[in-house]
Amino acid sequence: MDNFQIKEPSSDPIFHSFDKEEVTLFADLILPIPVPRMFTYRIPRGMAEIVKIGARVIVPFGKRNSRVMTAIVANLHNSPPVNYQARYVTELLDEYPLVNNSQLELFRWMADYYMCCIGDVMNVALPSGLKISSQSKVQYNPDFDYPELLTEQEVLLLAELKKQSALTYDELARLAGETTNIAALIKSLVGKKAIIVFEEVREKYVPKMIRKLRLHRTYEEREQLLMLLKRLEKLPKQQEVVMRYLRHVPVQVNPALNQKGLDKSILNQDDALSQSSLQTLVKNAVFESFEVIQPRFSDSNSGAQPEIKLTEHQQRAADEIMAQFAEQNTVLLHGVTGSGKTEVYIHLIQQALASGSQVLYLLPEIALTTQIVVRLQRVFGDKMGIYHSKFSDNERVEVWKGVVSGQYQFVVGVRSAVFLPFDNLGLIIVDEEHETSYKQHDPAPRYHARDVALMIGHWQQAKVLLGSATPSLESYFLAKQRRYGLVELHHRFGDATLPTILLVDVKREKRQKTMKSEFSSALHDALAENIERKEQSILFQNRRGYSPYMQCEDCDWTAECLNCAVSLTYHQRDAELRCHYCGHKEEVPRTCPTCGSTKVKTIGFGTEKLEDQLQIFFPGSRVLRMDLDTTRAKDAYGQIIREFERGGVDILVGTQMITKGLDFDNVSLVGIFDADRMIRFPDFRATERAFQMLTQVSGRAGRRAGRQGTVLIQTANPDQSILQKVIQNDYRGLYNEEIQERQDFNYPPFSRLIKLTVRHMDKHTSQRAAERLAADLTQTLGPTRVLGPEQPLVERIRNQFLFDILIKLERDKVNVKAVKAYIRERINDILTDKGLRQVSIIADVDCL
DNA sequence: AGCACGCCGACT
DNA sequence: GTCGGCGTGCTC
Repeated sequence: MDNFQIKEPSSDPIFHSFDKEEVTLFADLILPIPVPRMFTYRIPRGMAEIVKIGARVIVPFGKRNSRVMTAIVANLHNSPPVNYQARYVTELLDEYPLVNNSQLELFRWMADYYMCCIGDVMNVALPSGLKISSQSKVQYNPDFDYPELLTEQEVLLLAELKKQSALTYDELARLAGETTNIAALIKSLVGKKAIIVFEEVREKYVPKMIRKLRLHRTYEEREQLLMLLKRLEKLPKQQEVVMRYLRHVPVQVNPALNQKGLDKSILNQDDALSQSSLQTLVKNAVFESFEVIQPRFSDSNSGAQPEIKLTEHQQRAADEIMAQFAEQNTVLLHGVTGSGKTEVYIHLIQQALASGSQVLYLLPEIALTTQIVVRLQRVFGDKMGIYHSKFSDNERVEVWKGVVSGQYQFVVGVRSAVFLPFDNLGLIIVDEEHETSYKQHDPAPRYHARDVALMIGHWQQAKVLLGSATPSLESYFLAKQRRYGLVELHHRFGDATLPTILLVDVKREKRQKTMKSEFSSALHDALAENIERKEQSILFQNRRGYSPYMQCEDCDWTAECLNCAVSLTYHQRDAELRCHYCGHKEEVPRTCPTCGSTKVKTIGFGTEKLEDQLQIFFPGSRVLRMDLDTTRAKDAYGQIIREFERGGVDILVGTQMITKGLDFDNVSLVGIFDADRMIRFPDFRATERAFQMLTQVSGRAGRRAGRQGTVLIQTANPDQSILQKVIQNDYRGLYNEEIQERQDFNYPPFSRLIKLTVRHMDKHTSQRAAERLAADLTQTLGPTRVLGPEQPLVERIRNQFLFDILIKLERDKVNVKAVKAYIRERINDILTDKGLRQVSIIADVDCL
């Protein structure tokens, strides 16, 4: 026995290789759960040879064998864990890594930088079609023979179960009726050995297959083909089918085309006769039938069009960008609205693709469903993948696989597209770089796609182009510091001019009693004229619903959410009050719930009210509303856009949704309501945001040469300097003013921010935890770096009381990594404190 | 995140 | 007496 104790890992290379087969292989796995560590599993013998880092595996997890999960192999090694017995990996899902090294590096960096778990990253990174689902199922036990033990209900249920091969918990619950406790019922049946519970694992992804036909290889040769046609002269129907094929696929001209084949439906058209002829031809091996995966976006044309022509200004911008890329990895393209940045992008994308590298084009969510994609598709056809949240999971999986296979060298996508398995990116474009929707807000990881793109660019040595008409102060600052290149495009496309922006003093109009409800006479008249001229108008009010408050005139009662510290918004169309934070709905009270008065009035206005009033002021005009409530359905957004483009609409009313990248020819008037609310918002970024929003909406007007657009901004305070900056399109002026303020108060880009949010059902527990955390952090970081705790604007959401602590770290002065580690420890202290149980603490790094 | 285990209130 | 409520802790 002792003689065989040579299985110890040895440093002797000869020994090692000799021993190789005897050593067990272990894998550190990323599991899709919010636990801050990886899990070590044992790889079964047969799998050891083929398993690779980045592949997916299926593992049992938790007590019993009840849970089954998909995990990613992050590391392979031979050291068995010391404190526990590792369990075996059940199954290997990928022969080749699904997640490449570059992505694994990204996952690790993200978990670290954004202070979350790597499982959280995996969860958002992989489309759920790639995460196998385990579903508990129950089955009738064929060996069961004690029916006398069963209750009446169980007998009925079991009879039902005998008919099916298997049922899930949910299906069984439905059969049993809502009043039964299904878990208890199953437990009882299992106890009586009447049923078997088992786990079923299935790949959710099902590629859509399409049946195609092609001529047999033999007939790619001219001689053979002629002979075939001759042979078929006596069989006119079959000959007709072959001829039809040849019309679509010119085999003689380009034999290679034959291999791609032709859709079966094109060949057998509608007549039953050609169908039978076709069958005969397939049987006689003239045609061969095969299946390919049908890409879900097949309405595109396949041939890429030749290069697009750039205007002189665009060409110069493109040249300048290329020149700066020679020295810089990142360039900021600052181009006014309507300057044709897209054409510049297309030009650069074509160049990058031609050099053989991959390209990623990021866009904010809402801008993507529409116009830009259509334009890009016209140029890039089906070489371009689209990654968007409105697409189904199957479609996302296809894009993922298309990137791996090389089918998609170019992907246009939203935030989450940064997770796609690129390995050779040459260019990343982040369009509308200032957009806050690039920052993921709710589930961890709370990442900023622009910043992630910069990291990926760094790792893959890809150039990153940031584009915006109103760059974020952060990016412009870095450009001015020469850390980024900077290229400016000041001319609108086709010599269109920027619109004239006018301020309307609503205070004065109210005094003079010329307001028509929310509309100033100036805006009202301009709208009337515009309708008369058959030109289109856009109205912007960044608030959905009919009115944000409902209040009693007699006792000042206002409708508030039960779960959140906010007022309920009145929605007229559905005749209900809604909470915009938790979704809670209520009926509209006819009388005041506290004093019984009937004078319950709405206060303030949202898009729905504007839409309503437009119908009254301009009967016969065609009005559409575009906000979260009207665009919930799948293609609702596209439908509204197309209807507006077609000219079927005079006025489009919308929330910030309408500010993003829409490009309409015939819009000559833009009206903006309630600009003051944006400007006064209590946040250090309010001015920057307001400027961006006002400039972006204004940019929707007068996009074609020869027609200058008009923008009317309704404000109670026309003297505010930010409004002057918007009128003069003075981005630099705004930048200079703002950056000074940021420096004075040490806000970004001069510091980095981490926001810690403490949540608990009980206000005092929440507050106590927050106060202790702040005190702990202050001790080491100092009072200037730790702000708060304070209650956020909405202090309670979904019955959780919130307290925010803001940590400000000077850029380039503080070891951010060490500070984050320290914060983690302090958070852990709180979470393990018995007196502060059930508290949850969320870290938001680079919060907006 | 789930899920089991465990310790206290309202019911056959 | 039990059923079942949810607080607590663990998962390789």
